[in-house]
Amino acid sequence: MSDTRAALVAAAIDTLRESGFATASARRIAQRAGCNQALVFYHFGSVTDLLVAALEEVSAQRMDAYRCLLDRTGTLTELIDSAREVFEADLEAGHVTVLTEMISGAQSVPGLGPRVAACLAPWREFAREAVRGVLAASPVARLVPADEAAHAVVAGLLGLEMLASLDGDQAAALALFDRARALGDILDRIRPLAALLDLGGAARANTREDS
Amino acid sequence: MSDTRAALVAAAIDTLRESGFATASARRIAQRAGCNQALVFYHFGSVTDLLVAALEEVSAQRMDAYRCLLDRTGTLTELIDSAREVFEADLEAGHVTVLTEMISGAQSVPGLGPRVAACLAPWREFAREAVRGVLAASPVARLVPADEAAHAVVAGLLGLEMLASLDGDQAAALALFDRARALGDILDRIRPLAALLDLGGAARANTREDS
DNA sequence: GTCTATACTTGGATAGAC
DNA sequence: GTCTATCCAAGTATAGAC
Repeated sequence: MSDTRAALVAAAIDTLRESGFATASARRIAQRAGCNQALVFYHFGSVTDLLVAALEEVSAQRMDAYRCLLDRTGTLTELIDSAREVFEADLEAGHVTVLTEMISGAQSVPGLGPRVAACLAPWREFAREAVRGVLAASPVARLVPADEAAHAVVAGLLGLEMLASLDGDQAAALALFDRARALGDILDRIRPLAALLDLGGAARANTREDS
Repeated sequence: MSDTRAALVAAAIDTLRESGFATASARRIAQRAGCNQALVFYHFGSVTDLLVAALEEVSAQRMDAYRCLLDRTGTLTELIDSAREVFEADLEAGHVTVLTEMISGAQSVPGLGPRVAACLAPWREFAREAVRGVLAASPVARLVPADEAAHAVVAGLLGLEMLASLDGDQAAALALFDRARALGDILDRIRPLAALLDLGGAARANTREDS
């Protein structure tokens, strides 16, 4: 890939993160990339196409980091710990901001929505796999289908990111991870008792389905 | 309040909802309101000020609807039912879209962030009150502080709205409310058993604090 | 209060020199 | 591939007629 191409993509990411979708013009991005405005159209055809390329780049980067984590997630507690680690880094680096800016910006550009959705698909698929892995070993598997739980997780991360960027403070978001971790521990401690409740029937039924 | 003023606010709300922050210009909004572009500046001073007025209007409208619901929420199940009802209406009418567009748009306009945050404050305060009311009668009160739970609820709603607008489908969001309702029922059934677990200690300790 | 007209700025996009 | 130059559309904002 060309050198300026990469510079433009990087500048587009920075612009989306720091100034948002509404100011992400060819001129501003090119200035940040240290090159001419016309190169945006030469390399990408349009500003929108450059922004999509930027989102794809962020997506690809994050997927690499995420997959490394999926290997070391057995229990719910472990998953939450890993998720917190990744999310904190993403929050700090502004990766999720790029995503939320593109999602809301998609309302303003006809045809952009499906393209953004396509970039988000791997994130959602990853969340589904991670959640499925944890639920398989948990008695709540039948209470909360993996698809729904994954949707809730992705929505929660997007919402936490928006509030963090609005407040200029990510402490509230990180505190929720710590809380989730504590609840995960309790769920682990409850598990042996599940058989005493009617929850046990659901859990066993689910185990049979899996085999 | 002047007639055109109201028309401009209404047009701004519609524009934010249907075309997003990036296209919400004085010309477009004025055209939608059926009046001249210059009136935006005469009545509001700037486009940004008009958009803030639009968000304030939506906020005020929703607060009225929300407070009517707070009266009839005793149990967790009732709260979730009410929340689903309101959220479904908001999703349909696009009230939350206006909010998410303004939050992400705030990245693009210096000084807009705090003003949007001020509009969001009543929503967050309301969520805090609603959550507090339910948690007071629940054994999980000490496990999840009301402030944190409310933050999670607001973040969740924002995220669900973004995904719904991206997918053009709010079924996944509504399904999560149904799931939350089912989990709420289970929590109610678990409550009598809480005293048998170490959760009971926390719940009783909390009850003492309240008295 | 509302309109027209206008000044000024920024942005998307292309043509053509190098 | 990269730049300059340019066209045109759209935006913010103001002045002034009505």
